[in-house]
Amino acid sequence: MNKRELILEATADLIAEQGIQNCPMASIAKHAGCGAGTIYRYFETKEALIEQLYLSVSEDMSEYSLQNYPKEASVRARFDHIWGRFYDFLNLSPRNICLLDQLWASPLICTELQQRAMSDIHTEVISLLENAKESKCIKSIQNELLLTMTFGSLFNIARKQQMLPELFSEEVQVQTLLDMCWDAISA
Amino acid sequence: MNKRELILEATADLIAEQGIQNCPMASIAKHAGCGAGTIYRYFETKEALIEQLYLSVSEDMSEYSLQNYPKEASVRARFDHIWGRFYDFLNLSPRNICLLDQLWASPLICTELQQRAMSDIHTEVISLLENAKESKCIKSIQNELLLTMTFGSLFNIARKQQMLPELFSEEVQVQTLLDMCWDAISA
DNA sequence: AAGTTTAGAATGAACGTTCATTCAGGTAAG
DNA sequence: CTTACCTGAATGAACGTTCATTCTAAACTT
Repeated sequence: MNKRELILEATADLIAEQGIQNCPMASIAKHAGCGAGTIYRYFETKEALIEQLYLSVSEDMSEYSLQNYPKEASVRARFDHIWGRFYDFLNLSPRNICLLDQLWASPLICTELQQRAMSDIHTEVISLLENAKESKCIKSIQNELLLTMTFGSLFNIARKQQMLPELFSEEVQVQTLLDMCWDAISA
Repeated sequence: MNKRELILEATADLIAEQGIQNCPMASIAKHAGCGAGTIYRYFETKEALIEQLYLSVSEDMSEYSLQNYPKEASVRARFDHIWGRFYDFLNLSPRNICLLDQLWASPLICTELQQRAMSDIHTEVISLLENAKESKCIKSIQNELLLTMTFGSLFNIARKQQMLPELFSEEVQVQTLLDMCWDAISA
């Protein structure tokens, strides 16, 4: 792995473990196995480093969620696919949720950056929601609200599940969680 | 207003406006109209100040949400009441959502403190959910998940509504939002 | 050897906290 | 009533620490 990747990985681990305001450049350097000054050969500033990290994670997430996407399937099947793969991505590593939590809460990640980062999956989901509204199978409400109730909730669920694993016995089926999100927007 | 209150108010305003990591004690003192050292007559450390602020806001929120609570009404009526008043509280001042966002994202506010702060409303809502599950009008799922899908979503909606006010024309009825949350957990 | 990359010490700014000092109001003495 | 004294709240300059960033000399590459 090249040095740039190593630095991004180290930053991701540290932010997820210690929080974004508790990861000094010196620690990142140590975890990446390089000197503090070296980071500045690859990233202009700490802020730029974190932005790049966010873009990188967002890209992974977007790509993962859209893998094998059944573009021609029914609305519900497509919804289930994206929802399920998004859910899987968050649970791939306990790092993902913590990291995204930190990044989204940070003032460094502005709205403009968020839109740019996830544009692929965003346009796909918007198109899905529009289709669904046309066929009257979901409520006719602004997309932003539908997103909040489905993928916003998905993220909240995954976070809670990670924070309180003892509360979730293995009998909790992913399908149940998915159904709750669908029922919220279902017509 | 006494000095302690003034300091808490100034801290709340600053955190909501600038973010929790962008409000040095010097600014708080300036906004509260006192010297930096004075704050330490009322609060042991900055951390303690923020904890007290969190407790104070939580108490307000809890009290506001339970005002005129119809303890004997139907499950749905009680749910609507708490949900509606919680929603109103968040919209009382644009400060509330920003402030709570910052406080919840901060590592200073641990889980234990969160539980303690909102115990009044928490026990009331849990009892409501248990009632609802007994009468089979909502899904039989862990309370934590039900909370996430209802009040977690409520908070997300209020936040989005505040961040993107232009997206929400006046035709968006509160009842529609409430219905989405209820539908998510409805049996 | 010339150029490039690296490590980590040095730098300086920002910030939480402390503390010697000031000040206002109250109380006692004359 | 006047003056002297006392108390404790308030102040803000100074301190020590932390941290992003820069600098320099050494190591490595070609």
